[in-house]
Amino acid sequence: MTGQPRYLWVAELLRRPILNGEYAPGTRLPSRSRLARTHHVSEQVSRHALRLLVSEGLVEARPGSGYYVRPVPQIHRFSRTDRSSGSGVDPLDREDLGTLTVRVGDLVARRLTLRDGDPVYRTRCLGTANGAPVALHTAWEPVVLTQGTLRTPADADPGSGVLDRLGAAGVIIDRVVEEVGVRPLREPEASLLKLAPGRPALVVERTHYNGQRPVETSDLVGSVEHCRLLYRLSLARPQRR
Amino acid sequence: MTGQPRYLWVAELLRRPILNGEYAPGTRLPSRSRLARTHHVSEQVSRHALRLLVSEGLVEARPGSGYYVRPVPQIHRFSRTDRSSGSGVDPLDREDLGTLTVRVGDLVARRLTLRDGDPVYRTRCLGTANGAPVALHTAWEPVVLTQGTLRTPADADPGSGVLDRLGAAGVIIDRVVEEVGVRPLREPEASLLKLAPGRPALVVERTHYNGQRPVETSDLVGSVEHCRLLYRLSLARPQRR
DNA sequence: AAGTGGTCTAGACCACTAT
DNA sequence: TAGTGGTCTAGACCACTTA
Repeated sequence: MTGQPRYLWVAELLRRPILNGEYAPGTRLPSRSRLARTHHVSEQVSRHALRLLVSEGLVEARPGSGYYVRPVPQIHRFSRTDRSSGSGVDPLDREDLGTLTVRVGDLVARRLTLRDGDPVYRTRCLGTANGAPVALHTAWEPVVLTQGTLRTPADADPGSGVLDRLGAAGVIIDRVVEEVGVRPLREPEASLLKLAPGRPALVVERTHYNGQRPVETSDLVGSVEHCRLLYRLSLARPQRR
Repeated sequence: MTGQPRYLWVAELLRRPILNGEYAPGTRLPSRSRLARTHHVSEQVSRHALRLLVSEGLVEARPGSGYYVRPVPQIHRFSRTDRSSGSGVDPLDREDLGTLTVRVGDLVARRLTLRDGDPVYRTRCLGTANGAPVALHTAWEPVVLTQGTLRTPADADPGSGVLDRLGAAGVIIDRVVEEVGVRPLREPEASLLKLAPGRPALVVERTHYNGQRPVETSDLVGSVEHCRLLYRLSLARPQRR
């Protein structure tokens, strides 16, 4: 009872039955004042414990109502294989946010081996499920690639994939590199996804290549709770040695 | 000034210069009491703001000393391609934690299409950099696959990959499926990685297949700050339609 | 009207670090 | 020894939900 802070002790008392499935999702937890009374701690301690569980994603706070065991979130799997590469938000409903011509920033410039400030098309698209935003796809593509054709991101059918669109423009995509990580949400993303800035998000930085030349790059930003990535790889070559 | 809670306002005052690079990594921030005085808020508010920045990974608290802008963490990239599949912690130093024979739990049983309670080898391995743990790899493999041979995970050289080891035992791995997500750390993992339980971690659930038969599955659990996954896929087939 | 979560104040003690 | 972060107490007001 000594080394352990009390709010961790209270949190563990609640965490155990939640993880064991003894509290069904949707169950209302004791209120912070009731928790404080029954466990003989101050209200700040019970509050701290509950906020911890909220930050862990186990519990949801409904102001004015109570703390509830979170329903198991619906998980959306973004499928990747070595033979397809569609739009960024495949299993979801898409809400297209349009295409702009912008000057490329230095981070994206590096990914496309462009000069800082070169013009690119930036295309945004929101993946939603039951009307709720789940993932945000932002793609950048050099203007010079398709300028003057009807295959620019702005002109083409927004539902068509990059591979088809650029393929029709004579640019064959034969390689894709995806870098997966987690980072806090920044501002334009957070409000589009209706999440708080600073919350962690799963991020896929994907770059399509024609040989050694990068021709399109995009960020897929998805809420950590709802998004998973599924990579199906065939190990074609038999093992040597 | 009205709708916005004050601790968010204080946090934003500090977050901006950190993200803009105006505070160099390692810079000490004003202490919580100094922050409270200079911004005319209570100490709880400055504390709340600082804890928020800590939870976002921007700031590090050193008890007794102060709050410091976090040094940019060294990032380790776990490389995946469609022609290789080594041990789980490739770019790191490995610390082998041994192999046990255990009865499989239901989650892993499902991944290996075993019955709940069937015997499996469980092999653990810690990936470290500069002595600090970065990622934990836990692999499960049905005992029946290699029983009686010298190709069990317990007998073989721990440095050898699954593909080579099982290949030598006559089991050809030709497919791998990886599911990537983020979830809170659970207990045995958290202490091995020297992180707090409940903190989010990047998780790769990888399953190796021989045709339709899963022959080995593993979890790669890495700290969100230090780990990234790099998938290099070649889109061999030209596009049709 | 009562209860709830979100926020806030004004204190306090401890173990630790820095000097 | 002074300052620091971590934890804790005992209050309080507000907007909101619930009944």
